Amino acid sequence: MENYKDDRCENCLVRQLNAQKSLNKDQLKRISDSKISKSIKKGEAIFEEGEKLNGVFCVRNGVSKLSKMSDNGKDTIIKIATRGEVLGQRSVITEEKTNLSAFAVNDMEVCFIPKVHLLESINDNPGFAKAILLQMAKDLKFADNVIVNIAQKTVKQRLAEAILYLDENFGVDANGFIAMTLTREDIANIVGTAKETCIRTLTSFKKQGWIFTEGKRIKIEDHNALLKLAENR
Amino acid sequence: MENYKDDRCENCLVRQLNAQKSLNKDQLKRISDSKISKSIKKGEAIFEEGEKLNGVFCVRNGVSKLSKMSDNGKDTIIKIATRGEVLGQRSVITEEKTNLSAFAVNDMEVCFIPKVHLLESINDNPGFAKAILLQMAKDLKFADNVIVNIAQKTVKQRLAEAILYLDENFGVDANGFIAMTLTREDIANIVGTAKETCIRTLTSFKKQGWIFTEGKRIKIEDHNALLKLAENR
DNA sequence: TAAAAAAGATGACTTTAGTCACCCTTTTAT
DNA sequence: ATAAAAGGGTGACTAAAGTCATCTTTTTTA
Repeated sequence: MENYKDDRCENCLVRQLNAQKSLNKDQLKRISDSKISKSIKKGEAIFEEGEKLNGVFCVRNGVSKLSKMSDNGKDTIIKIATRGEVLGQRSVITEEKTNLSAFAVNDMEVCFIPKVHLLESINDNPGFAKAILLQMAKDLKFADNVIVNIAQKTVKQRLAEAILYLDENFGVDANGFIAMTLTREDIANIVGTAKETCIRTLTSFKKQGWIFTEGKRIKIEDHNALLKLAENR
Repeated sequence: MENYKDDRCENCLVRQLNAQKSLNKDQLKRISDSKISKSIKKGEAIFEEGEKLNGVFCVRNGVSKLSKMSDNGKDTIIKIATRGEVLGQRSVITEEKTNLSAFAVNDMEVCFIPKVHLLESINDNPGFAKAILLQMAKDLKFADNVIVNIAQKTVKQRLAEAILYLDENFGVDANGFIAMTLTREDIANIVGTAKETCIRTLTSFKKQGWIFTEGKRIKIEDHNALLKLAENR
């Protein structure tokens, strides 16, 4: 895990802070100087559940999964974070230990931003505080909807929903495959089911002609059918 | 549903605003004057999913459930709110339609606080913004944990957890019964299971001597056994 | 580049929880 | 006070999803 400084961060919290226009040159320079870029290899943790964080991580490149492991070895993925998203915000703000672990799904680059900057900006800068508040509100709404979905829908429906979600949020490559490729196990952990059930359900979607797969990659063939399944019953 | 003004609100957002000490007499008076107390009868809605709110509701008395109904008639309870808790915060802040419905579990009294006051205070008052942020962060952590629980635990475990939660958060009456009495259906909707499964599981807890019931009311007899079940497997 | 490890796939079986039907008890409204 | 409605409880059955075992394919690493 190599550490190096880098001032050119295009999708960073610093950008957000800057956009609020309430930072003077000096403040901005201080933040930029204290920012540390880190490389994280696939499978490695950015932080693990129960850690106390001294700052937040901003994803520059790659994909991270925020998840929680239970005693019996089951892992549940709460969120997939990509470029521009901030990890560890919640626990830094509440000054608690992290509730979730963040693992790199593939090789990543993240910026570490010491918590002082975040906390100071929240206190000094109402616009920034509101931006964080809106982000958190959005996460909360999303989380509430996940709860309702897990409680009310079948694995089939949730998987259809997950595929549509990945498609919407990460787009498709030149061949029409969803640009976010995850292992079947990770998909199962998003849906909240067993790997085998996930695979079997994907197979059934394939047989119905709703999706096409090639290795890990998934292409949606019948968007409408998936949508209908996800929403109705 | 009777409306009347009432200046004596002990557990109110206004109190929180006041505690931040950044409101002048005039502001405080304006808020107090625009505050409206409403009585809501058992079973009635404070607001329903998809409504646009002009303000938030602060619970003065009684119990409210925040839930979402699916097309197939299944209802999932996301949160139980009591005295002092604020309803509708998230959607007022994001200026979106509500994502959940709020129903009165028993007769309630709530204060309505027009959204201007909330939004103004967030902008003008960093301390208040931070207080809301912390509340939202807490809700988010709770929601994440609910997701993990539904995804990883059995109905038995989740029910044990729900009973412990009610016990911890609402305490017990003179006879040791949990002070929060809900219908079996509501409990099932918190746990995310069917009413029958909920009843059957409660019966099995009774047979093991872990709980005792009398009508709706539940008394914990073996706290440790419930805890062990909820946490292990 | 070959061996090992990880991931994908499928069958057989088990467990868990949901559904339907029904009856009894408590609460609510007239 | 009584009928109606809502809620509690149970049995029988079904459907959904989890588990275990095994094999193949892909990816990783030495």
